[in-house]
Amino acid sequence: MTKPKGLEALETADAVFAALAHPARRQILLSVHYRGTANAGEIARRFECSWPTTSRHLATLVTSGLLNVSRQGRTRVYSTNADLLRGLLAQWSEYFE
Amino acid sequence: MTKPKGLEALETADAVFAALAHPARRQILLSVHYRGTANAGEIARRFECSWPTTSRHLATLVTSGLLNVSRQGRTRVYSTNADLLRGLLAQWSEYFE
DNA sequence: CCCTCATTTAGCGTTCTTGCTAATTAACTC
DNA sequence: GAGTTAATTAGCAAGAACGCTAAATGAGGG
Repeated sequence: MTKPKGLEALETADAVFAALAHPARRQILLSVHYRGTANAGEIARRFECSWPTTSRHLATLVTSGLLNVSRQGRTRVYSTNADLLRGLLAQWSEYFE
Repeated sequence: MTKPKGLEALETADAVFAALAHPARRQILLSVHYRGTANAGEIARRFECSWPTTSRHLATLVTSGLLNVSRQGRTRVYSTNADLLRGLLAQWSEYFE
């Protein structure tokens, strides 16, 4: 990690904005953040679309950096990377303040 | 406009997030905001992609509410609707504060 | 009017996204 | 190991997004 924080944010902004573009992913993100943590099954059951579809949304969110995931036995526990989102929101708030 | 401000924001969030998903549109948005106002030609010349492509990005931004447009003779003048974006950013900042 | 300049609309091919079902991997339990 | 549960990966069809070029619109100037 030799790059400055701001530059990194710019580079990841693309993935983050793309991840936020889908309503289901925003809902998942808010849901996980509200609950603190959640495993894939809890999330999948809560949403209308099929489990694999939810699974892909989760993968997109993880790739973007908005979600962290860790394996606990055969379940995977997701939590939000609130700092990343807060950073991006703060950056854009500055642009438009 | 009988709806409360918050509800409206939720309804338009979809279009706004979708509009922000494309890097060219984010760049256009920042560019217009930085300049204050800009007409389509100024914007199109500044970007690599073709004028019609830029024109469609502009239309997307206008539809989302992020850009305002007004005709001045044969040019169209764009400006940012900073309030809309600020409102959405503030809303999401609250969610993740 | 005709010409030009500013911009959009039409139309098309390519690529990306999203949804599904079916098959697969991985871990725990007996 | 056989079975069960958790979750992903594979593969495909439908639709949307994005880029382009060419054609159309619309306003202003001679």
